Amino acid sequence: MKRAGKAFFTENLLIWNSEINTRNMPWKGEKDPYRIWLSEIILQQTRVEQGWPYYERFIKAYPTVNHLARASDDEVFRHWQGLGYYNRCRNMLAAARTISKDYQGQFPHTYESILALKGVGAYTAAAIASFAYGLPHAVVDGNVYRVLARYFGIQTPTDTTEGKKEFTLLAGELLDKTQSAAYNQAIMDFGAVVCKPQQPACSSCPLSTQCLAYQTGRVEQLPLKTKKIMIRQRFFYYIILIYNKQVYIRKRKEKDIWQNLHEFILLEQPCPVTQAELLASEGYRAALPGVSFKVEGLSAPYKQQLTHQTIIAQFLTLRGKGRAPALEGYQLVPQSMLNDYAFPKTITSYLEKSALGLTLF
DNA sequence: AATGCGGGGCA
DNA sequence: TGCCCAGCATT
Repeated sequence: MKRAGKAFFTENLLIWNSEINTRNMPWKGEKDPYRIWLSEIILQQTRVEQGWPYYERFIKAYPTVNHLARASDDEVFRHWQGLGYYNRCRNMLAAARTISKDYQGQFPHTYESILALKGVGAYTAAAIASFAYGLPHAVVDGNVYRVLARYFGIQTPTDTTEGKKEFTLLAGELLDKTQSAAYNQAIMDFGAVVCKPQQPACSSCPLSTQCLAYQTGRVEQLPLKTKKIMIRQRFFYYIILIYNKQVYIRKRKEKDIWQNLHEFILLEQPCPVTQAELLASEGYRAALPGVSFKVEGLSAPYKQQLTHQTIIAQFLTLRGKGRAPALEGYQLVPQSMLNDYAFPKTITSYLEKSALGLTLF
């Protein structure tokens, strides 16, 4: 691929990194592949500021990959609670156990063997390979797409097969193979600090004289993306059925959002319904056949915006009468034990706001 | 090639 | 509100 200014780009990016870049993060300069891997998993599609405290907590709770591999699923999910994209947590655990068993706790040393780990894709494998072992693999993440699309004026959408191929090839050509760790760290820091998504610091950018987007007034338009996602609305009605300071919960197993997190008795409806309609619904009769109770109240709607759907949740508190029935798929747990289970943000928000554990029991 | 998967921060 | 974030797995 013939493009102007490649040598200028790499040279001046590295100068910026050594002379101007002051960005600091707990995992920066880290050589322990376990710690690098952990940070990269946490940071997938996640802002540094959001992932930072999670990283600190995970390192403290699990100092080595063997500690993590030995931990129970539920305990690790509790540490992950609130971070989102929960399959990352499941894959992370699977990878930790692979490393602990198949590799005797020694992190794999080649790009291909790192890439084979669960939850590790091209980006994460390149990051670990370069940061931990100095291997010559260029990272391609959201920062890299943005920096390269602007500097080289590339109009190929980044969310296409062609785009991924084109940007990956270019990134590999730009990499300084004698210092791949420094180069990879530099381009991501540069994208985060200078060539930001909004309000990039072009006036102080050392690459602006050769930046095609800057020179042609297209900085705000690049990089390009094609797909626009359809956002679906879902209406969740959670029944909080209480018997003597105990409440029914279950772990979400189905292939859907919040897999492996816990929830109360869920009645999902295709459209908004009133309390009376809910109690007369078919879903209610199926979930709670013949249960006798007193209605405590229906909460206000809790709205949560996910990437592909909007969850509108309401919580209906019922105080059961008589003996607590066994409900298929649900377990009855004391209110005081709720902190031992991982819940989605919508539910923890409700629990905090309603002070369920303080007043209702 | 297209889709699904969280949660938070920002203009 | 819409966009983006140290992406990946699945279909």
